[in-house]
Amino acid sequence: MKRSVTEARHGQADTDDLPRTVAESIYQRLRQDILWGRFAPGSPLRSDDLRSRYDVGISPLREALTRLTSERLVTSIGQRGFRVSPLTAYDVEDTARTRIVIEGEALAKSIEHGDIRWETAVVAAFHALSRNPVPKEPGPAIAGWSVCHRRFHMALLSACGSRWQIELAELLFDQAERHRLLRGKFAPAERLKRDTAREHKQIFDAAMSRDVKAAQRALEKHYLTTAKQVVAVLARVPRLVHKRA
Amino acid sequence: MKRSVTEARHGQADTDDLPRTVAESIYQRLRQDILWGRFAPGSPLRSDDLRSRYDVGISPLREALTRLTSERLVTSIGQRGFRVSPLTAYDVEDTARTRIVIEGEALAKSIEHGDIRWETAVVAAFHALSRNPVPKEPGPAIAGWSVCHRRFHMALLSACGSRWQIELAELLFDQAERHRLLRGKFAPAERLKRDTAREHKQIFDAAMSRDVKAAQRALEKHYLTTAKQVVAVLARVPRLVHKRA
DNA sequence: GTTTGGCGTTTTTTCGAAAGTCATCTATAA
DNA sequence: TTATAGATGACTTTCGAAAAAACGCCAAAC
Repeated sequence: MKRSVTEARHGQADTDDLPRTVAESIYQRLRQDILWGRFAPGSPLRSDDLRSRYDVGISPLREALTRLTSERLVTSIGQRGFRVSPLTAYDVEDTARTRIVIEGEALAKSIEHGDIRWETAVVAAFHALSRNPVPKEPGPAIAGWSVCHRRFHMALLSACGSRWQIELAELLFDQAERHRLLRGKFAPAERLKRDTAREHKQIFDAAMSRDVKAAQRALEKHYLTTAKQVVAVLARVPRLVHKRA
Repeated sequence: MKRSVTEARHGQADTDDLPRTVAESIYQRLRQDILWGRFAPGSPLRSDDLRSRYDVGISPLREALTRLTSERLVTSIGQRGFRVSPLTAYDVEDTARTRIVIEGEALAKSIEHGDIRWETAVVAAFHALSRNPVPKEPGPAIAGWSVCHRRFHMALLSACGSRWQIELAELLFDQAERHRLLRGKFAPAERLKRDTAREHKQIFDAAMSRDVKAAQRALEKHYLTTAKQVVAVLARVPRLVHKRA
């Protein structure tokens, strides 16, 4: 089930994916910067700016941008370059809906087929997440939590037996991560109105007691609540939904 | 709902996506050639070979390959170049399973929410598909049928309201297309053992009579049957699952 | 007043060469 | 014989500049 160090597909950075090429590392940095909102949604990504910002040539830059375009974090228009994908309330809601479909199924299969190793991995991931305080605002501090958060959600699905479903879940996780982080950046207070840890515990408990329906319900609620909050922030911060930065 | 001509995302070629850049057109050609099995699964894609084959420079070539890698039609290993993704029975089955999850849900939503325009589009697509004979073997002749086939399946989902689900369905459709075409290439007889037109009609009828469960069942059976046939061919033609070509 | 057509400027896209990496083969030493 | 080190060749990746396309501005025409 594990991927070797060398056979690093485009897919996702698992644990040990140290970048072997400039294109790879620039891809990760650019992606991080978009996810964390260092470029606003809709802002243009001009090659010369990026070239001096990251101190690389054009070729690996374009390669990174092309990859990000496939992941829909970046939008490209024929001879008119790249920009950070704009963000609409519809995108946020649609992402949540689609995650619920895919992860709902994958979670069910995981709960049905998961063995002791799976349980152990989920317990470990949940523990790490619980001990990691939810940070108040974006920045380097959030990186640690983000990793734990991702690991927890992915651990839940890891026994589903479907590689495609896992990869699509990862793809959508990143979309949602951008949404979350923009909420955090523009409305840090919003986050506090909510007990994320409790929501995670509900999912965890249901999964561990092998209650498929309850786990799906808890997961669905978790995602819909986040989406609702993000949409509310979007409505209050209109510049997020427009083009220029 | 419609995308304008200029705002051509990476996503998919809808109707009018005429290539504006070399990278775009090389992407489409390369993709076609992989889908149609002109490069065997696992065979290396060397830049110089491709450069002379398609008569383009390296930059647009790499861009196309990078895109195809994101779509998992191509696999890349850092510093060791690109190759056509190998194909395993697991991939074929997993693709089918995942399609069933995503399209099952999208089809249900389409049937629930689809209005007259949706019905009309589905009827039109089904008619076009019915009038197009299923070709005996791959080659230019199959292109027309493939387009109709794709249009029909996508029309079914078009009223689901979820852009993500539609795009993921398209992504997986192309995976399955590669599987189908390899079956056709190595075991043309297999295709004849089966009444594809009848399967499509069953899906169509169920959808038009707004019977969600029946439509889902028919769709599921359609995909599983194809997958089973492809897996059988894979077992009989072992060179398809290995690396070199 | 609105549209049309030049014409620099800015930006993207593409090219071919240079630099870098990996795999293989051979020579040498243990 | 087996293992190690170095050299060779094939191929990938990266760079910077040239080519191509879009943009913005301003004047002329309708």
